[in-house]
Amino acid sequence: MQNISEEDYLGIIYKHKDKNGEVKANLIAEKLQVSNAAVTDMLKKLSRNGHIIYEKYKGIRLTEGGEVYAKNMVRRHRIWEVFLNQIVGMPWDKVHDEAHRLEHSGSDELIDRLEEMLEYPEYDPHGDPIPSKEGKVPKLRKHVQLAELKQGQAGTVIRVNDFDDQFLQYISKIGVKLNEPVLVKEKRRFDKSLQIIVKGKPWNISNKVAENIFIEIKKK
Amino acid sequence: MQNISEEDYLGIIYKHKDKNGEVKANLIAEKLQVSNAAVTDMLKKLSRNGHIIYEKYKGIRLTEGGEVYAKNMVRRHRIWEVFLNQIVGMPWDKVHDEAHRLEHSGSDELIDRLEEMLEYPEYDPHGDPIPSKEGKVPKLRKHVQLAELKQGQAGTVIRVNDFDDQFLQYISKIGVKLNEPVLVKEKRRFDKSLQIIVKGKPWNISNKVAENIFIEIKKK
DNA sequence: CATTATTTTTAAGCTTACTTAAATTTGGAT
DNA sequence: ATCCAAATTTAAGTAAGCTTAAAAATAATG
Ligand SMILES: [Mn+2]
Ligand SMILES: [Mn+2]
Ligand SMILES: [Mn+2]
Ligand SMILES: [Mn+2]
Repeated sequence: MQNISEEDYLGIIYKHKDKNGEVKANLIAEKLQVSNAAVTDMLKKLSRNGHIIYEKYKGIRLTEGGEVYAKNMVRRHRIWEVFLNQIVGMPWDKVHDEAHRLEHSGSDELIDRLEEMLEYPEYDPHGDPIPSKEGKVPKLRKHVQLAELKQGQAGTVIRVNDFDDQFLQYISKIGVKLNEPVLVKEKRRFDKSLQIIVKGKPWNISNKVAENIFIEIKKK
Repeated sequence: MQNISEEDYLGIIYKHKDKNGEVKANLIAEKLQVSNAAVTDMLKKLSRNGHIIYEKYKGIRLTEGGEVYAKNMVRRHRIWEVFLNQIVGMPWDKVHDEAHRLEHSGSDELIDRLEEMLEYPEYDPHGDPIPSKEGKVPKLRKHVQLAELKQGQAGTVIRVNDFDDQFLQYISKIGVKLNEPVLVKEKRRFDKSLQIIVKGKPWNISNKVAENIFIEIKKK
């Protein structure tokens, strides 16, 4: 079995499906850094072996079997991340890339043993939910992008996007981490940048950064 | 980097070089379960990129750089094995296959951290030495194949070949493990099979099995 | 609704790592 | 020295997963 590419495609499809369970080919190409032509080829293959439902020019959706497979890949990835962070002591801005390589190698039995060692974590180091062996996905608390908060609003970081280590390193430096309280002190109209307060200190961040940090709003 | 095949070839060459540091193509083909033609192709590639010295019809040997690379692969493999056995609790007949997949994925930093967690083990679960980060290889104590022991001789198991899980499972069942004392009670000329005593119990084993168990002879 | 712009697919071609079959070289055994 | 068998290489071809360039379909805009 040398399904590394297939598995990456399936994982991406799972993670980026919309409310209708559909993904556009374009997005896959971008996320995997390959050409659109490569995506079309792989979609045909995934369709042939029953992992996705694919019709020319239509949106892509996972079959039941494909969903199971893809969800398991996400599970593998996130359990590796927790292991690397918790047991190995690797910082959260490094675990994603490392896990992305390991996710294709270990057996399911190994993953299960790691999960047991970690006492069945529900979330990975970036706040993403970890599907259980049975396929149950822990619910995420209600949340919004930090970029959507109004001036004066406050909340707690409950998830961050994990796909760019530069980004993670940057927000770590300014003190943003899971469960950290954040207050929006100022919001500027012209570039949508904001000033936030973390651990009592003020920081200016771009809208792009704020779009990748997710907040549970503090009701007062 | 997607050097999985290259890395496997280099690892095999390193592990099977003779006293002159040479390996025959045939052996590589057998160990990797590929055709001789495939081996020739890869040897050319490894020669091109400076990992081996290769001349048509001559024995294969690692360059200095190739040796470093190959030794590191063996290191990665064996550290994974110890980790899986010690930390994850996986039996010694399962760790080789699992490690063989993981060895290509993790970063060197991860390997170093695992090594630290394991307190710098010198040997893997089958008694094979683990090269250090600096490339030093722990010495193996003087040993012989169990098959070479004469009737009445006794000794201690210090290494077993790890490439066949059926074999490992079998010898586990009869109580053979690292540091276990063994006595040759009887040796039969016609098929070279032997009767051995392990933990007070007698067992009949084939010559083939005895060839893959290595013994430090007890001097009396 | 006609015309761009964007997305997606086709077509042709490349690289890696394999395969089988045939040719060549080598190392023994007589 | 000759012959044979085993080891190795060459030749030709395949499958996976990419690429770029061009064509076709769909979506967005005036
Ligand atoms: Mn991740
Ligand atoms: Mn991956
Ligand atoms: Mn091994
Ligand atoms: Mn390997």
